[in-house]
Amino acid sequence: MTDTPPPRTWAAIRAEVLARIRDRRWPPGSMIPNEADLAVEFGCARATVNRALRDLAEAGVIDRRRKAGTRVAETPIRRAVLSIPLIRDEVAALGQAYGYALLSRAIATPPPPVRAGLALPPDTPALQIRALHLAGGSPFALEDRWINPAAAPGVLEADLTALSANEWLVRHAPFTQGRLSFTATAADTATAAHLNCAPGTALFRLDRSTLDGTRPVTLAQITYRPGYRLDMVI
Amino acid sequence: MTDTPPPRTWAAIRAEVLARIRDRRWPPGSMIPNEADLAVEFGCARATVNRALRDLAEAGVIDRRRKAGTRVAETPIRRAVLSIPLIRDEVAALGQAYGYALLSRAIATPPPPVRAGLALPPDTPALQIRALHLAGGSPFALEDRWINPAAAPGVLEADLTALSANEWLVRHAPFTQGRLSFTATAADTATAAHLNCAPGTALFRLDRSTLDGTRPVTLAQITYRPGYRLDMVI
DNA sequence: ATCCATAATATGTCTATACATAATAAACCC
DNA sequence: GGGTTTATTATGTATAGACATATTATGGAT
Repeated sequence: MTDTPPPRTWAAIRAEVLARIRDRRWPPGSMIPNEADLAVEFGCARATVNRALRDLAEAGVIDRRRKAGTRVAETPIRRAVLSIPLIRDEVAALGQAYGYALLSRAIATPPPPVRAGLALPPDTPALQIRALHLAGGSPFALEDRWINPAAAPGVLEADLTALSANEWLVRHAPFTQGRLSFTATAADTATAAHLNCAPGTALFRLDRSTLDGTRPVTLAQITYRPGYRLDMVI
Repeated sequence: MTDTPPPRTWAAIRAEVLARIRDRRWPPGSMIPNEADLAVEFGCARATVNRALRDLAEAGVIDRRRKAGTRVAETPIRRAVLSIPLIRDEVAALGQAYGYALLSRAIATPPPPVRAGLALPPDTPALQIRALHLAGGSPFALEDRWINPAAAPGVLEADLTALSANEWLVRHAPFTQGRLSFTATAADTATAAHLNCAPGTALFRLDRSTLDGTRPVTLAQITYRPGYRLDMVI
């Protein structure tokens, strides 16, 4: 049984630092040595230590401040990453055939909350899309979406019967920021009918808004079928 | 109107590359110039370009492969990052007073699904905690947790009447990985009573499992009060 | 003692160079 | 032609050195 070689790569250094945090040699809230000292200890350049510590800081494991130094976070794990797939890919990952049906398409004046969310002037029409996503022929998610035509040029001419509005937007309308909001809601009668469940069933809902700079592009409300789970890894 | 100075910092280069992707100069799926060429164009070192592009790759905006080069992602969907606060901090962020009440504490043989989740041998007792988190005196979230005592030494002696089990574990039991799962569920009668709502109400639920290496530490089920929203930023 | 300018310090970034690694393209052999 | 080895290439990483920046500590003036 040979000794493992001393850590030299930034990933090895990150692993070593993480190990010291996890086994409480460097307990939560404590300071850790500065980059220069660690570089000497590990026999590497300071930039390599910096790379490792920066990565841990992004993960929320440590807090770093200039001059003040680096300390172990009080709550060592704080961030989970969710990669948001297209519903098509989500269904494919379940091993089921994906289907899509456009339920309705209308140009209408949105209700006040949507109008506010899209930052539209009063009495400005927007595009409303209602669609159903299917998995193996069964309802998977119901989509209710409003699109700001000014922020998505070409969307009024787009054929959204075959390609979902989400996929069209992803490919044609750039966006810089977005907000996601998850809630649980009771199925109303219309939603229940589409998702093939009883009214009042508890459903998982995702509200998504995307912006291009400061201009809202679209507001989408995705209501998933009963029993849907959203999984994340820390 | 003066020209903006050429990008020199990695953040400025990242912004410039992102701008070219957004305005379709570099459309989805297309290759972008290699690092060396970009370094010449921007008048900086290759390492600086690398830093910018690595950041965009982490965000999912571009795909990079050695030798093959860098191309704009087909679906420039960025990953969403969820920072998971302690419920105490979550309530404090709402500007409300946090409260905590231990409902029950028992050492019992867990039901089969929990036993499987904790990877316990049959007929092995575990610690079960039920607790209520309060915001401004009203119920905020109901916690139902099982803890593997072997993975959390000292937990059997810990006083969990004042400090929540989650906070105790965060400070005393290291863990390396975790899984989160979000669902919508209908309130059963006991949950409804604790959360002060009607049975059947749609509630947002978080199931969390944490591991120390390969050894499960705890399984927690947090059921939030009606109307709870989980927000994330892309 | 309080306030303000200044020094000290740890992290943050940039540079130039070198080598490592993975993946493709080319050359080669049979 | 098919399959295998070899070269090429773009990204990935490491290095020493330098300067930038934010923040704290210090010292001086009032």
